[in-house]
Amino acid sequence: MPELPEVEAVCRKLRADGAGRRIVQARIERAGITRPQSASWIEEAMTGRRMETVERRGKNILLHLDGDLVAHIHLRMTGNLYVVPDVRFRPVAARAWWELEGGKGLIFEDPRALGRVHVHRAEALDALFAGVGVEPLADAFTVEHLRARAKGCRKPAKLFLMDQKHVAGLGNIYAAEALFRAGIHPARGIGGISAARIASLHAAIREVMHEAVASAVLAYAAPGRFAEAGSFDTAVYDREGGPCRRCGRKIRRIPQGGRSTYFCPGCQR
DNA sequence: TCGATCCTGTAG
DNA sequence: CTACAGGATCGA
Repeated sequence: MPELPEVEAVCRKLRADGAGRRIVQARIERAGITRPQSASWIEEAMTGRRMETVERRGKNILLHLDGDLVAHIHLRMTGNLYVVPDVRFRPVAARAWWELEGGKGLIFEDPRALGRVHVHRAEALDALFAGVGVEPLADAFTVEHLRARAKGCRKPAKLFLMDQKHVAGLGNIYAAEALFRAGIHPARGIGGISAARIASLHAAIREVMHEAVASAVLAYAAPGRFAEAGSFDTAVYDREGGPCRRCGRKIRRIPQGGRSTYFCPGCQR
């Protein structure tokens, strides 16, 4: 499910209907999601704590608890984190859940169970996230910053964008969409791209992220059959064989880093 | 830098 | 049945 925009939407929803409550009971249903930490230790550490604030760093969700503890949750491919009105009614794929004061439940739902739940001391956070790059929607993400990171880097453009240490939060969909808008072939080395094109890539990343956050927030606010109304309209992702909306040529799919990359061979060079 | 790995579900 | 899935990490 989640790249930065979806994780941002999840966080906003959590703040609206979950944060600020005390955790009465914590339960990890699938021990693997806490590795290498012990599931029972996490249950004990979180029980009785109050959730004070919800923070997002890239695709990482941080639940700041009292007692200087932080729950770190990563949704990976199929995770979701949300509040339900009654903790007794949980989905089958609830890999972890927390009973909140008043009877509501915080649910970590993840069919593939690839997501992660960890607990850290607050003072360990900066070291833990030292390798996470700049937020694409923050002021610190400038054209110069992107140029500096790209300079001398031989990675293919798409893999560069998906590497969380350069820019935090892009994933398979939005990296492909940003490259399409900037007219850059995903396999080109990022370091060999002109300064002018890096500037348009920067603009494209911000555009895509802004639009996607708006869509995701809408989709998460009004779930159900109206979720479609808030979904991001992709130009290339998952459109193999379809016509490019700009030049009409067929969208292609190539493997990169073990994933599928979609692009237009006419518009992206 | 590639491939395997972690997992389960779904589409073809 | 195989291929693939909005992620990240690890070892060869």
